[in-house]
Amino acid sequence: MKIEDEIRQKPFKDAYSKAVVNLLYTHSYLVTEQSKIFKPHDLSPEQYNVLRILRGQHPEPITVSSIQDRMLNKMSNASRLVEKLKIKKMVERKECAVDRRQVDITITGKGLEILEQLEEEVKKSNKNILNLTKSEVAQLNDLLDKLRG
Amino acid sequence: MKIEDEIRQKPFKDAYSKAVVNLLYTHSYLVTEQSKIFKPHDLSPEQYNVLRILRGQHPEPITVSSIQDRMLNKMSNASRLVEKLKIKKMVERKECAVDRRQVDITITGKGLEILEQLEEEVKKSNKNILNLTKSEVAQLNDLLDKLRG
DNA sequence: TCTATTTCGATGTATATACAATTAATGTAT
DNA sequence: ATACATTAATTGTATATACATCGAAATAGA
Repeated sequence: MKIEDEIRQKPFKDAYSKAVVNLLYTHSYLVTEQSKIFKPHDLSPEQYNVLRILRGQHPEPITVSSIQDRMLNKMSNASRLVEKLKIKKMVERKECAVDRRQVDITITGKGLEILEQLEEEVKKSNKNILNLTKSEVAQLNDLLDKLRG
Repeated sequence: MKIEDEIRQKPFKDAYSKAVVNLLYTHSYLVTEQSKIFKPHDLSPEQYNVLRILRGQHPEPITVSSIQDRMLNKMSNASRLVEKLKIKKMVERKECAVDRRQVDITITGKGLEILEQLEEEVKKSNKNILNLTKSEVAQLNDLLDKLRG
C-alpha cells in the first residue's frame, strides 16, 4: 500500500522526503515482523545480530569494539548486549592476555545451537516479509547501497 | 558502499536476507543523520513526526489514538510523546467534550513556528542524505510500497 | 623514564520502543 | 437499568538507542 494511505497523510510534494519517511515506516514494519520470530527464543533482533557476528568469527574470539564495528546500529551498545547474552549463557567473556583493556567474546555451544535452530526460520521469514521478486530485491539492495553514499 | 563491506561480513548467500539487513543498517544511517538537525531544536525525530501529524490537522485537534494511527512506528507511545511536547509548550491538551475518554491535542503557535523554521532545512537534508537521482528515489519508493505487501 | 594522550570497556542518564496492565468512560445486551 | 464488554488514554517495566563520562591500560613523545 502507498505510504501516504498507510499513515493517512496527504501526498508528499517531495519524493526525497517521502523516501525518508518510507524507509522509517518500513523499518518499523520489518522489526515488528522479525520480533515475532526472535521473541519465542528470548532474543531481540539486536541480540540475534550480535550472535551472528560472533558465529562469523567462531572459533576465534572477537573484542567488544570489533562487535560494535560490525553492528547494524553503530550507536548501539555492544557491551550491554554482550552482558545480556552472557546471562543467557550464549556467549563467554575472557580477558585478553595480550591487551588487558580488551575482552575476548566467544559464542558458546548453546549460542550456536540457537542460531542453527533459527537459521531456516529466519531465511523463510525474510523471504515472506519482503513481498518482492528476486530481481526487485536485487534492485532494492543496489539502491540502498548507493543511497548511503 | 556495499553493505557487506560496511559491516565487514562475508557476502550474503540470500538476497532477501541481505535486503533485510540492508534496510536495518540504512535506517540507522538515516536516523543518525536526521538527529543532527533535530537535536539543536531539542526535538527527537519521533517528536518531529508527531508535530507534523498535528500540523496536518491544524487548526482542528486530533486525539491521541489518531496520532498513534498515523505514527511511523505503530508500537511507539503517542501518549508519552505528547506529554514531552506539552512540557515544551509545542502542543496543548484538552479534554474532549463529546467523549470524555478522549483527549484533544492541538499544535501551538510555538510548535508551528519550530516546524516552519525546520521546513527548508529538513527538505535540504533529506535530499542530501539520499545519494540518489530523482528517478532512483521514485524507484525506491515504489519498491518500499510494494515490499510491505 | 615520566607525562600526556589515546584506546577499551563499562557505566550513567535520557529518550524511544515493545508490550502488558490499569483506570475511567462509553456502548451493548438482556 | 444493570451487568458485561469495549475503547481511550495512562502507566509500569524491560530492552534498546544516543550520547557523555569514567577508570584502567596501553602508547607516544619529550
